[in-house]
Amino acid sequence: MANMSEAAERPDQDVPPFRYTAALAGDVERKWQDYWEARGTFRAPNPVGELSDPEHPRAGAPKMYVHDMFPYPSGDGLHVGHPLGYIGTDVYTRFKRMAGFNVLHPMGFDAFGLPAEQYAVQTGTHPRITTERNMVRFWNQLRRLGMGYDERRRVATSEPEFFRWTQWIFLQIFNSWYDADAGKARPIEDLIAEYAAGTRPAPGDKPWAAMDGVERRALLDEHRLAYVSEAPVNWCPGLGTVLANEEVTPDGRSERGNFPVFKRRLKQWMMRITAYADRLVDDLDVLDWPEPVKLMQRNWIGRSTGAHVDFPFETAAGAEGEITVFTTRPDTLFGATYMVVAPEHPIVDTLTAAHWPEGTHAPWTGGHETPVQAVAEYRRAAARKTEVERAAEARDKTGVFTGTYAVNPVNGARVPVFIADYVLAGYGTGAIMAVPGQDERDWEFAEVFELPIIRTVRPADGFDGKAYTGDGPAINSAAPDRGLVLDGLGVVEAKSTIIAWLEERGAGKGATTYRLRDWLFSRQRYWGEPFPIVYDETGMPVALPDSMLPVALPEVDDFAPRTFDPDDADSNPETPLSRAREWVDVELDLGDGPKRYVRDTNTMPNWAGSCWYSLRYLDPRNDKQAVDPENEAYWMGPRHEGDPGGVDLYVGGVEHAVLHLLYARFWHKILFDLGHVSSFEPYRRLFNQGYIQAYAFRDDRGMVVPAEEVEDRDGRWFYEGDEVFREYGKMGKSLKNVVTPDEMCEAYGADTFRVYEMAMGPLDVSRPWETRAVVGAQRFLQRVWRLVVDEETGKTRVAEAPADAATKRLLHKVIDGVQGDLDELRFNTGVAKLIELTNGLTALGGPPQREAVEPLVLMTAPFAPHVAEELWQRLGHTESLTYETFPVADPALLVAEEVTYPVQVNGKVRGRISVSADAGEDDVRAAALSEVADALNGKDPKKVIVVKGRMVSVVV
RNA sequence: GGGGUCGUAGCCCAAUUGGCAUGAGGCAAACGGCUUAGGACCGUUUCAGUGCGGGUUCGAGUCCCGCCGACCCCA
Repeated sequence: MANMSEAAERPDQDVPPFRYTAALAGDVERKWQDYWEARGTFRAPNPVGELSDPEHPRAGAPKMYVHDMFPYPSGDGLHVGHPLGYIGTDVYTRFKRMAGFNVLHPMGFDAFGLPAEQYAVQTGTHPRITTERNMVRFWNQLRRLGMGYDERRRVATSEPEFFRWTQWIFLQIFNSWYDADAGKARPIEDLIAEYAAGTRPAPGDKPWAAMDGVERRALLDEHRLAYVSEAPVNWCPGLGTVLANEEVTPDGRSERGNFPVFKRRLKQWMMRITAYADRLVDDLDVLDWPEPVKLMQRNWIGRSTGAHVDFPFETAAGAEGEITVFTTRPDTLFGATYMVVAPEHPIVDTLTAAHWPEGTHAPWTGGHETPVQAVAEYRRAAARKTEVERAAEARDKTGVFTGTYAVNPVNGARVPVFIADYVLAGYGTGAIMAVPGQDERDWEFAEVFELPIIRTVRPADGFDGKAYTGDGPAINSAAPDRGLVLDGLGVVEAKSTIIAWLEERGAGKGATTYRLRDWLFSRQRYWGEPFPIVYDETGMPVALPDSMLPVALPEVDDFAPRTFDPDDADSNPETPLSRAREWVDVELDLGDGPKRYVRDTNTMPNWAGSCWYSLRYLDPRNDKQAVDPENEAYWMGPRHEGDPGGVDLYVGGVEHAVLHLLYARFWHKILFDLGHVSSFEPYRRLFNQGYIQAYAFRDDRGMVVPAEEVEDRDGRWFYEGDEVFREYGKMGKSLKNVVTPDEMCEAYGADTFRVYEMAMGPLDVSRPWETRAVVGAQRFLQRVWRLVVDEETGKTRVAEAPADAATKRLLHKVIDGVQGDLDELRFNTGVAKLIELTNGLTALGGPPQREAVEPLVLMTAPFAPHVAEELWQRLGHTESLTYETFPVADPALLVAEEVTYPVQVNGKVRGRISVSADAGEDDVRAAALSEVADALNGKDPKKVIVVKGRMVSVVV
């Protein structure tokens, strides 16, 4: 303690007056931030509209569109982990600007969201107030880091000017249908026209012409890409809202709040993303994305090919029908020894017999007197579990027999039909044929219920497991009297043979299914986009015309949806908007004269705005269109045939690998189909930045102690004298390990902070934060500063004489390397090379040559823009270096005069030779052999390998 | 359980994609210089043979196989 106060009392009296300290860095940084803002330095010109500017130095230049995943402006502000990607894109775009591109680098806010609403519920403060306050704070934090954003393009999804177009896009989707023949979305008017003209017959018995208005609307509503559905959804009483599948955890609880989630049939908005499943899978191939992300999307969509097969049945009561199943293994049909239908399947009522058939196996009954009782009891139990619980508990096989048998179409065998909760109503057809011989879950079920098991694929030699899922020749799979023999065929051949047979017999059909479901698009919340939809007396949705957009949120007293006992599965959603009665009940003239309507009281999910914000950045002030097509074509349009177009570089965390990126691709494709955009993918190139995490410390009671005050003593840690224990995790209040960029700017300066974050490792790798290592970045900038500025006098010290040959060589090697590193986002190695050059110039002693130090300053600029601008100015330049040309390496100086070859004998380095760079291979070989003559010991080399410019390898 | 990513000095990371680990760079540590002193100065030094075991190759941190460990996605 004594030392600390002593240090505090003694100012840095001997620090030279013009040293690059945190205080000086702060002055420089404020100066240049003001300069950039006053001049609009980072504004990028559009081809047309309000933001066009033919005078701009980059107008008409090749374009480069880069942005980060925009943040939700939380009340906690930024910690040092957040800006990692932001700094990365800022470095990259500053470099690209210097390399001659017209660079668009915007930033905005994903401003609708739950925290502001929850805060509003607690305090009564309107979410808009909190959100705006937080956005100002975020923006100031980003400004302090020197981000080169085009500030005119800052958007927030919660602003009416923005969500007016979110609503417009919703209406585009609502007013479209997917034409499966054309493979694309088309306006609903086209469908109406085709029905009216009779070129497309209306499905069902009734012709279009015979339908009344309500029937026609009902038919059209079934085809819209956004539709209201009464489907099983995830109802979370504790939150008072429904949730998307993705927002439910594996143990069947809400991701937010950890409340139980129940399957309920409720009326909700859905988006027909399944119509795009194939294109969403196929187009991944043309994207420059990390493979793991592509794989996650493929798995999420889960395309599988197989067949639908119909199993006819007749119940004891005389009802006849068919149970349709989907299977990826139609080749195993001969091994289908029983069937399972999901407990909720509507056909269960028909299938359930009044009495157990003669001789029913006791375990099948569940101990009940009748199938009716058994089924009712089983259904009750299943309804209490979530879908995810059911899948998770599926290892304990349960189920009951319905009392009905179906007929296997390939061999006429009678197969018992069960209900069991390992089959989910929403998956496939909600019914399966069970093939225990080739399916593990079916095998387990068959063991529990003592059902027959027939192998129809011969297992590989040495296989001693139960179900065999591998490839092999078909066995026990022949019905010659029916013209079907699969025996001996491999899985693939057997599949195509049986599908052909099924189709010919009308007993089934080849089919492709998807794991992907339609997207549940409504939430019972306040702080989100209202739907531009009203309902008339029919209860059917009516789109509002463009002229009535935006539909603004009503002012309400209570922002919370009504919540319920978290376990009350029978409760019903009651939305915050539904309580604003005067807003909900409106009189509008929608073309039929003034009529009463009821507004939709849901709001859109948080993903809506982020589905298309990349487009709005392009034309943020356009009040006629979401984006002018000309601006979209310039910034995002395809560059050649087959090119998807899209943002040139999109940087964000891998946690958005599926949801956000899948939804955004889906919306973008709809807009493409409808002709609103020229790109068919939103993000041409995706990059996942890593996370910066931090150590946290707990004492022996398990209490978290402030990480900042922990002392490191030889690998053990102490807090107030007591040993504490280290763990590693996200930065956050609860772990008391938050470090903010503001603290770093205060203690070191923004440039130092930027350089440190870029230098500490590759952008895509997660790493621990270490404040004490930041000083290394500061020392580097201090040395660069000292090269140009005399620390005692503040005068610029630079020599005009030419640099010596070695310095030139080093300089151009570094230029070449840094250029490549920046192009490939290898910022860590780029910084290392700049440090190498700086150390080289420092070691020369006296003032550095201008021809060496100016390129150094320019190359440092993307990383540390403020200090670079300051040095550039002190070197005598009057303009910002933002649009200076990035240094270009002289190829002549990249070629070494001499090359040193290591010489290996049998893989071990035995000597080195130095030859001129243009020496021929024979000369190198001769020199190498004489160098290692001793090691060869007179033996003749069996083989000599000369790798030009690399090494020589001798084999004896 | 299935799929994926990754293991290099005390720590963060390089290694031209199969070609020299006398490690590019940084932190920490130690020593020296300047200094009354200190270090956010200058310089020097110490520290690994690449998680483990096989294989392919003239040559493996890099490719293949099997383990161990960490993280992510899906169950």
